[in-house]
Amino acid sequence: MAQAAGVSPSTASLVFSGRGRVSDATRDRVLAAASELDYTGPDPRAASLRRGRSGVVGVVFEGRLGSAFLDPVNTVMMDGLAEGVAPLGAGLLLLRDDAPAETIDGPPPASLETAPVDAVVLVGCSGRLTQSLDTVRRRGIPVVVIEGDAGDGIPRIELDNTEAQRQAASHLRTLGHERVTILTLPWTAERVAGWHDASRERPVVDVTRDRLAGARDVYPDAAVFAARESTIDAGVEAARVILGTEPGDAPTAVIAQSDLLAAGVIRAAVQRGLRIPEDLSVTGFDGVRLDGFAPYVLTTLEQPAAAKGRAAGKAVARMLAGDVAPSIRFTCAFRAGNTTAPPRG
Amino acid sequence: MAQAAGVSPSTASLVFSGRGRVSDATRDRVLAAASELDYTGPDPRAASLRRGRSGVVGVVFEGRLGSAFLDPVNTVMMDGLAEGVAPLGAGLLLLRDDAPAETIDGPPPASLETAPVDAVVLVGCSGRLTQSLDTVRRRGIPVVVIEGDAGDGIPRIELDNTEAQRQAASHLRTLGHERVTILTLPWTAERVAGWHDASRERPVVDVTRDRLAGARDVYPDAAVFAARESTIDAGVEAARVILGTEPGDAPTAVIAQSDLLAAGVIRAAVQRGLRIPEDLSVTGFDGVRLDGFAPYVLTTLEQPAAAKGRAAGKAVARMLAGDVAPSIRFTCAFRAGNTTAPPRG
DNA sequence: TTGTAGGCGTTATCAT
DNA sequence: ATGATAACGCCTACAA
Repeated sequence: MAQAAGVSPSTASLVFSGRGRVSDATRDRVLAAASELDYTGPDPRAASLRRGRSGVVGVVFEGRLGSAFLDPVNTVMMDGLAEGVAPLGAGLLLLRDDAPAETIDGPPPASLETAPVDAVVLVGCSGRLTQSLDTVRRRGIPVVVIEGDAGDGIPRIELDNTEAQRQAASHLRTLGHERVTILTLPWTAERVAGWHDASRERPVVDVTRDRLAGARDVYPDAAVFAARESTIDAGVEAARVILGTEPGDAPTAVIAQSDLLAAGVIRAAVQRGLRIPEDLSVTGFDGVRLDGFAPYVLTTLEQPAAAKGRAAGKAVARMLAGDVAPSIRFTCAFRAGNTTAPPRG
Repeated sequence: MAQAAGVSPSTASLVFSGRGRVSDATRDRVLAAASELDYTGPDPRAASLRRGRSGVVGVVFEGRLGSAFLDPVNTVMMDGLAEGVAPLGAGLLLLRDDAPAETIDGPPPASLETAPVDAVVLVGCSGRLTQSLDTVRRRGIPVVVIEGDAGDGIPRIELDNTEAQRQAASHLRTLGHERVTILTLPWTAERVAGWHDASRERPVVDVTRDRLAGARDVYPDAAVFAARESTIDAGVEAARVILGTEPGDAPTAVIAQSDLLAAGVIRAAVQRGLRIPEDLSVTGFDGVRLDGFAPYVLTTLEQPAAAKGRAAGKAVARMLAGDVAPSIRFTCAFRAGNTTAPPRG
């Protein structure tokens, strides 16, 4: 305690917080004493307690951090989020949503249950995220959900997934495509790849469901294949199956629910000797910068990923200020690239 | 305060921490009272203060979070780190090392100065990281540095960069390559791409310097080109320059300091009509899973990225326990892929 | 402009 | 097995 040893008891607080009126002489004395004792400023933990704020916002992903950051769209969103909470002076605490393993004889693991967070941002929507939601609400902490349905009065940051995907589908329809396959993001949190009968089963994952609806508005009878995850490799694997059907049955276009999947489809198609877009049209979703994808420019829906993050940050700030934060629905922009063209013949 | 209202004053603590011997009857009474007041367990902030631990480990990257996660090697390392600090029960707080913008009239931004962290992991080594280091040491917080030189008694987690890179170079030498170009990671934190006279200038970035040394041990006269960042696109750009020299001068092999750069070189070479590895051999560094890179399998040095993260986590745990943590040097494994072959003719 | 007092919600220690 | 007490280090009134 600088004050006890040094000079004044708690005028020091004013000096360090900088918000008080302190005479230069006193300030100097305090600072001198502080450096004497090598006191390095207020203990953030004590300040947290006193203020009732820790300056930390939790970000909850499903599964491994590694897989969450595999898709650039998440990365960009995180950048936006970091920016969005900056005015709040908050840092981002990474949290996973799976059951915290028991630490033997140690402190309980930092989970949603116990993490010193002022607010929480939930990303995506596995089944477990619903559980996470309960935890957070029980704690009475403000929550914002990105790309997921939290029901009730919980602010959502989302996209016009259905409308946007409909645009891409219409684009293909206008070009004249009739045999179209829809390549979706994972159907459930379990992430199994495979064909689905979309008229009977609904995807569990919100994003998947909404984008699928948009595509099916235009192509109600399109075949539907779910990828195991949103990566180029998963796209390649899926495309091998999709394009592997009888030549006559093979689609002339694939509507992929993410840019990574679309990139995989294109790669697989090219390896098969197909030309893009002459032999196969492919649309993506996200509009992310695909590292190393030139010379292709995906026909895709550009989503404002960074803006989504920033909006989540702002929503958190408002809730922390006691306001209610509205849900926000961002609009994706259709961008025509060079991966779509009229079907052959 | 559950205790004040409910039943016992602070036996409640025992109930919630679970570490005390409490009779079932009492526990039930406490729990009942808690749910009555919908008290959801101890306030982590108060617990932090009392315990002197916040259960948070800071991870400092340079620049935007987004660019940090662009390279899968960082992502994998983060996974390892998350795992490594798990037994500690700690979460990971993402921090940037750049000057925190002033928040007008708000709380000071969560920076290294004020974040409620028990320990800090510094990743990489810009000039600013050195500064971050000062901050942290002033605060008396345990620090571990990954892939950077912190001097003094600060535990380092690093690779045998020089030796490993020498292996790749020797491999090329054995194959018979004589005209080799070295494509390095950024030379300085400023990230400008371009040729360098390696016999006069030393890279500022540790990793770049060490890997370069290994390559130059075998090819002292190799041309050296620094990429602007570790991405496929930067590799493509660099390769356009490197391969753009007079045909007779063009290298028969490129030693790239990261897999992403190597992938870019290969992509650019293929676009130029070169066959890999017949017309050009390329080696990478990292051994990360390159999404969408099949059928190529890079000849590369596999680094134990996840193990690095885990080791950092363990080091942090030891330091928090009062021990000194040793620096650790991991070994990379040379892995021959299908991107290297003897030069033509 | 500076000092004093009280309490934020815990948990560790000690006594019962 | 439980209760009492005392900090943990700060911040914000309010008093001087």
